[in-house]
Amino acid sequence: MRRGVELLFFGYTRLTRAIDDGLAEHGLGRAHHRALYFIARQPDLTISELLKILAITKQSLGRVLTDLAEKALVETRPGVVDRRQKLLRLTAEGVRFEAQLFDALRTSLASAYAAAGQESVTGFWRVLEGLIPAEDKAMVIALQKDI
Amino acid sequence: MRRGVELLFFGYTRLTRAIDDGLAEHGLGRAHHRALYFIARQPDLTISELLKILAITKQSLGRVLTDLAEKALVETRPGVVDRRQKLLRLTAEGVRFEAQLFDALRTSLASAYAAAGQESVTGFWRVLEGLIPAEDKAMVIALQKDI
DNA sequence: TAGATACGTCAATATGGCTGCCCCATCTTC
DNA sequence: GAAGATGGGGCAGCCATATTGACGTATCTA
Repeated sequence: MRRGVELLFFGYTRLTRAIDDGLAEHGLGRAHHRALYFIARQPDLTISELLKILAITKQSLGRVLTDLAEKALVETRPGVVDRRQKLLRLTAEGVRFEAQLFDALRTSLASAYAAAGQESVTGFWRVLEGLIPAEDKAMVIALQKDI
Repeated sequence: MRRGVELLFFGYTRLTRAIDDGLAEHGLGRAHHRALYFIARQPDLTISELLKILAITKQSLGRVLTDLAEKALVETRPGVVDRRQKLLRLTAEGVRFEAQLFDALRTSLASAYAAAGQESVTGFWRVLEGLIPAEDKAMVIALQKDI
């Protein structure tokens, strides 16, 4: 039991540290990466969808998105069916940058996957899925429908 | 690949949120819990060992430990072989409080374990172990020798 | 037209990190 | 015994990321 808590702590913190340098070069932090990541994952995401995913407040996200827009990594356009919405997308530069960061994550994760074997990876997924509260599960599954 | 990143993000953040309320009741934050947790895990831990585990600066940890000492959750005594060291321990109240917090984590993790099955748990551990950089591995293993 | 919704924004506040620098006590080594 | 290394504490100041609550505007829906 304690082992799971510890491994999750070390695994998560060490993985996220893998990209801190890349972010710092652009004067960005982890919060920016999280937004960048999910926008990359699901282009034309709306603000409110992203808020649900990140589970932070509108103000916190607002600052992050302002920074990303100023650095021309993210752009928005009005919603098609509902013009109150803002659809978020990465710019070409944003795509390039996110891919570069993701590459560091992929490298770490790939070596862990390779060392553990495919069966372990499946178990890894199963346990983590079980940690997600029921009310958030639909959202996570929606993200993954187009893996 | 992206699935792993996302599940790790959601799993970790949702698990840590499980204890925020308990911490807030005592006016403490997650940083306090991390220190509390590892002191509970390894009584008579020294400051420098804890610093290695948490991978934060002395100043950051200092603040946290001061808070915990003021709330009489943690106490120190001089090292036996080296009197410059401080050996960290939970007080009786600290033990009680940490156990209460841990219980919330255990409940979440236990239900994820149960849903996934023992084989998945093993895979979960294997992958996470692979995410820990080689230079940190000895430390993590040392923690677990007396599970 | 009235109300709900999507988003933006203000001000104030808290938490948890960081750097750089300097201090003391104690241990180790020459 | 002196010099230096090590364990720990502390100050000042900074930054990133989060919070709450209230209010404003555009747009959609009934």
